[in-house]
Amino acid sequence: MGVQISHIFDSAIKNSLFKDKSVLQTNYTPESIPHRDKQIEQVASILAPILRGERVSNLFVYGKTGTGKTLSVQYVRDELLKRSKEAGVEVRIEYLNCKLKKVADTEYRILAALIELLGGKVADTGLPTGQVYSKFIELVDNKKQILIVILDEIDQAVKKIDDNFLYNLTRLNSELSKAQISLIGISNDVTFLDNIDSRVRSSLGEEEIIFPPYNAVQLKDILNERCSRAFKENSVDEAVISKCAAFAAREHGDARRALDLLRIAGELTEREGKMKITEEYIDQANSKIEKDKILEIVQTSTKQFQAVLYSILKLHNKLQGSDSYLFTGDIFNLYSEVCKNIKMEELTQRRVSDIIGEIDMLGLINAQVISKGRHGRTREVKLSIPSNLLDKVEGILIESLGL
DNA sequence: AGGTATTCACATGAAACTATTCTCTGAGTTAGG
DNA sequence: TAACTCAGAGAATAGTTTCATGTGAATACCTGT
Repeated sequence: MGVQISHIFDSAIKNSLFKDKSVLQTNYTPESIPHRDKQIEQVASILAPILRGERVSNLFVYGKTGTGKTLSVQYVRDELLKRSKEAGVEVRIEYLNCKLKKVADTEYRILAALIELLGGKVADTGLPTGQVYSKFIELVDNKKQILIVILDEIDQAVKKIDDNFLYNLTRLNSELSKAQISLIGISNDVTFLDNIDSRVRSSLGEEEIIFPPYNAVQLKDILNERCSRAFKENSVDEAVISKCAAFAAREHGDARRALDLLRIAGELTEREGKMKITEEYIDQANSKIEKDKILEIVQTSTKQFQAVLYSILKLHNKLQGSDSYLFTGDIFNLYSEVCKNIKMEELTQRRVSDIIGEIDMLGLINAQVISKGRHGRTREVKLSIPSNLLDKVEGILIESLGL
């Protein structure tokens, strides 16, 4: 035992293949952003008038996850702030991520968060929204300045809040006398603007910039660039990079995914005391990411979801090998038994049917509606959790449900 | 045999209900003036 | 006295139930050969 442990410690202390792992972490800001020159230029040219003390157009940026939206906007912001200091212009650019639940997912909280960013403070609760608005306005308008507010992932926020919030924000300017305010919205959802009040659409989308997904070649460039900083010489093969890029390109060109893949592959390699990442580690990393995602879902879903999933799992085990499908009725019957066993409220079949649909969306099962003729219509369900994970998933479910 | 009518076992929709979370309002509290 | 805090009332929301309607094809049933 002792021998094995000290072996682990040895390899941890021993020179690892990482030079600087943080380069691959998601919050790292690289100093150059390859293949986004055009977009960065666009953002910059839209925001540039601020240096002359003019209000800039509202800007709306969208593209899928991991296409460099946030990074590019923040890059421009930093550059602008630098220049504005030199030029002696009063400029404030505040960044707020609406998705971080604790920070902001209601109108009130977003405003409160903004006020805090500007140096004020409000009570966590209790004040009428109108008052928070006026406090905000007061804070902004106390001197002549130009303010740009970057709202990252606003699609997340607006799902929960009604559109009025955005409308109010866009017309804040009319309430301001000294200061001026512009908005930058960042969204993952390309269709976001479509389902929004047209008044908001036209004012928020004065300018729009689209970030297309990276293709495999571009991803390779990005990975190469980061690799040279993150890893020591010769620890990564060209083939490994290509493979990473290919994997991520398949997932709608998500650079974040590619970097995660590389980092985890690196960690796996390191853990085994090797100094060179090989292609098989990429495969391992890929399945580890998949695995973690599944376990995360299983762990964080509600008891009802878990009970339904558990029933599916049990039925799947029973039918092992026979390669047949599961049907809604069977799942529901077993589910209601499970509920009785653990003394949990039993939901209606209607709801369980929806839950099965939702589990399908999460990718844990594969469900299709089929007709069995005289024997009715139902969902044909197949578990799509990799078999090497089944035991672990079952363990989690049993523990969580108290079986 | 070939055609069509039934029928099953749920799917899918809409509306109503409910428990929880948010927002708002006015009263009470605090602290500074 | 202004600013803040808080509790409770009302509004919004998410999750669920209830009621109603829809659906595709295996099977039962007919029909004429």
